[in-house]
Amino acid sequence: MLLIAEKVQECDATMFHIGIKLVTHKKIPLLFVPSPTCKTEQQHMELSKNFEPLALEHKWYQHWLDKKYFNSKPDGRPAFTVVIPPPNVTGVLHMGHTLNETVQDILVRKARMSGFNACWVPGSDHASIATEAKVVQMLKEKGIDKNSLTREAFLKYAFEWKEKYGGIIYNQIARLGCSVDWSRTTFTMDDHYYQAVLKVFVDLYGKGLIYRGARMINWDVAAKTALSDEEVEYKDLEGKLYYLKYFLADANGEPTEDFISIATQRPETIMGDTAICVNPNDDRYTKLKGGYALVPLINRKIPVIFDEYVDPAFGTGALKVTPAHDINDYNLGLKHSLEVIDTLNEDGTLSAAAQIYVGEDRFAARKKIMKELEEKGHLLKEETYQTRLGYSQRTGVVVEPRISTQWFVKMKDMAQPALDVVVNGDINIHPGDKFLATYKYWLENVKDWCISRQLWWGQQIPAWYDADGRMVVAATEVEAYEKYYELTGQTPPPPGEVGSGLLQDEDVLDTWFSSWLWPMEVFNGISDPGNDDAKYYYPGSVLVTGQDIIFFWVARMVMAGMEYEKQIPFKDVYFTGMVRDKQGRKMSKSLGNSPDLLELIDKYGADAVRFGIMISSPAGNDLLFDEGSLEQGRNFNNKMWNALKLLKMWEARQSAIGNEQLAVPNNFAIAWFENRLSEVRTEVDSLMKQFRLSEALKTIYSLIWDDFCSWYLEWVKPGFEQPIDAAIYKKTIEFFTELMQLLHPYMPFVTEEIYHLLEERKDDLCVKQFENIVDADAQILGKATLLKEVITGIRDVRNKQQIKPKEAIALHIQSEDENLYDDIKNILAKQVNATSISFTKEPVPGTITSVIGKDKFFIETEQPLDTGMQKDELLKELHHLQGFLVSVEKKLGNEKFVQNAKPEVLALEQKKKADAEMKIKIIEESLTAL
RNA sequence: GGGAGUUUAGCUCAGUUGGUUUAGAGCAUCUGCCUUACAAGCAGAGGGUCCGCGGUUCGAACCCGCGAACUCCCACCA
Repeated sequence: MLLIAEKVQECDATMFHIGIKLVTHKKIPLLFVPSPTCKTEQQHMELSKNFEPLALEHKWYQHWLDKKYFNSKPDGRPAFTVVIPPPNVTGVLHMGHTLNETVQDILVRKARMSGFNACWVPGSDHASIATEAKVVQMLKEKGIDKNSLTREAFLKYAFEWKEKYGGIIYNQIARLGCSVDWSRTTFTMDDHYYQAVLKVFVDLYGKGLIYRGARMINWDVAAKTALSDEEVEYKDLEGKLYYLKYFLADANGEPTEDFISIATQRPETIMGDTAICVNPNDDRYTKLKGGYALVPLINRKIPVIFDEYVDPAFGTGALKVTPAHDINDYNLGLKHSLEVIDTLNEDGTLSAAAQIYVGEDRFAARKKIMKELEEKGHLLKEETYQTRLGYSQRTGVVVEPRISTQWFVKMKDMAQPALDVVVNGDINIHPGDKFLATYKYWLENVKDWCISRQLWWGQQIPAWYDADGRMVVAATEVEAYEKYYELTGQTPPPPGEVGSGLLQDEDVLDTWFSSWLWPMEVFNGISDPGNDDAKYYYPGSVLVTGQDIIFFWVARMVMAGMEYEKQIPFKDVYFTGMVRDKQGRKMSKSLGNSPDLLELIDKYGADAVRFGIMISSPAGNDLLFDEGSLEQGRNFNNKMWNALKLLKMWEARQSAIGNEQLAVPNNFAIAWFENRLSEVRTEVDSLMKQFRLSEALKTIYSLIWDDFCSWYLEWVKPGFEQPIDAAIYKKTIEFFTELMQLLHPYMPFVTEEIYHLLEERKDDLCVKQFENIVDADAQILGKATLLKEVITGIRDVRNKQQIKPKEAIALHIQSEDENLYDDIKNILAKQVNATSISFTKEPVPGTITSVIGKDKFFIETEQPLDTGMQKDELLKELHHLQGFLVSVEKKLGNEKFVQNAKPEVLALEQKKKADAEMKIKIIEESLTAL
């Protein structure tokens, strides 16, 4: 006890930080010394009152690393490959990650213990937008404006930032006990990874799958920068809808008396109008075919076009088309070859193209334009209108939609194979088909993927332009010049000299354009195709991730895998749910409801955290995080710890200690537990194969707590200060060992510790291979169930009759099969505190009667009987049985049921009836006797 | 607006092609226990209009229809 307590004192969180930080450098100093196989220390150590996780978590993690158990190299065994969904390099692990990593570790550890060469690759994602935003913020706090820096200077800051904060997540992964191969740690901006991303870009461009096109982006007029969708916050508010008269033009372009009315929220954009669009099926407008209208205030002539895109029921059924300021309008413009007139400057003021109010702010201009429209008789009416406006998260200004040139990946051809492999079952999505529909829907309706981002942190797009806008795409600058000279027919400069005149695209690639290569490139599968690792480890076994990135990431990894390896990237996909707080709210920083993982581990221990998050985590469903379940995990640790203490007490108190083989006495407890263990192992295996990890854990939890601790240990427990049979003791150690092995994937630390404390061992539980499962004997299991029912039933009677636990009873059994009790009599007597058990052919007067199964039990006590209460109990039971019997008889009396039901169902109902009738008879007899 | 999902005990969830004793577990609750491994424990117990209505069926928590509530994703429209 002292030993452990002392070590806990000196083992604070900082120490772990230091220890694990060095992990990323692939060399870990041994900070915590006790050798796990040091027998003398452990054997003579008094075990602490409660389980103390902190010190030994570090000890064992260090030990596993020292033994290189997590390091994987290709060998003759089958591979079990898992690639971690790389967390953002700047972040900390939130509870969602904790769930993901725990699930992966359980699968990986289980595989490692089942004959697989398990390889779990850790890493992190450069997360372009999220990280750049953080670095910009950090610089701002230092008083540095990003716009004042060169690209190179900014990237230097960004890499410094990454070095400083990137290790945090690795530490957290280690503290959770994750069995990742640290020597394979990969970052999505590692050199080889960067090259791989460019290689794929160049390749897809060459195949015609990457193109440049227009896209509406969110423009921040204050910061003069593009925003990602994530950086736009929408607010619902009341807007105004203005109904304007657009006068129609005659053949000479002169205004007529006729007009068409148009509804708009943004009158300041009318100068960018290049058409009026109406639905071809809208009778009101058919006469306008081939006609023209005039843009108010500037009187520019624009055509009336017809397109089914327009909803005749909305507004006036006529739409002004402003291709520069609305993506739908832009597409209409493309379709109908309309001119694009951009009437706004980068800073949100009106541009020269607007002709009027040039240089004025968009909102000031709106007011003036409305005034002028009203004065000139263009305003028909105003309407309030519920609308949503986007605001910049960074500057708070209203976001301006803006057309810009971006890079796109054509998705349609790549989507088909990715759809096929999931539909035909090559890739299995868990749980069930819940997400299959979503996956299918998205791929069937897939849109081209915009992969350029107006940022600096990320892989810079490998496209080069000359002053005339001519472009080449190449992985390196040198290659770019080669291609350029080839393209233009210019003479290349002499060897050794770089050309000039080309500028690289300023933008970087979307983060997902690097992460979609993750399952391949962590093994250098793109940068060095066909290498030994890639051949051995690809395709992976399982991908564990959140359902929220099914499109962003999962579907695209499948596409990339099919494109570059002609193979699926993983065989199974397991989607975890979202972690919410107790009230069902999303965990977020602003709500402050996201707990700190390291604090939780410090408070409860890593095993308890893993337990807590898994026990309430049905596959694919959201998980309501409640610290109560961590407490349950901590209590579970304690329970096992105390069972260990009990065994340590027995260890010193063995009788008949022989050296060699010990004959196990004919002991029902042992026979039962052996079979129970087989039964549960089969069950757990099947559950885990179906990825029902939460249920498997519940099953193991109940096996250990209920079956092993509450039943088995009590059954074999010797009397006070009595010795235990050495053979039974040995068997019990074996059982406990097997239980620890079964639980190890879920709770690695406590199980490894107990494994070594139970006996002196040369090996470690972490890599101990599971034995084959033998079939369980159903008869023994059935008998144990009966025994438990009898014990519980008699204890219930004792409780209800308020017989004190210490007060012994005498038990009389009336049974048609007395032999049944031969090998369980002693256990029964001990468990219900009976001094004697005898058999009887008829009711014993002056006793309490209880009917359990087919047998009657007469409980004899020294205490006076409460016959009234006993009668009530029996009547209650009788009532229930009679009700039940009625329902069964009703069923059996139904001719159609008898005709249609399957024979086994019919037989079952008949058995139910017979059983109920017999029990009723027994109870009625007992009542008479009272 | 389009799509997907959820609804079973106070809470979180199981319930596997419709029939295994008039619905199961964990947590919480209640009762009794300071029983020499464990009070972070032990022994028991109580607790349900299976969201509502209708239908199919001999039989429905499960299948079908209508409705309600909640959640998520996608698209956002003059």
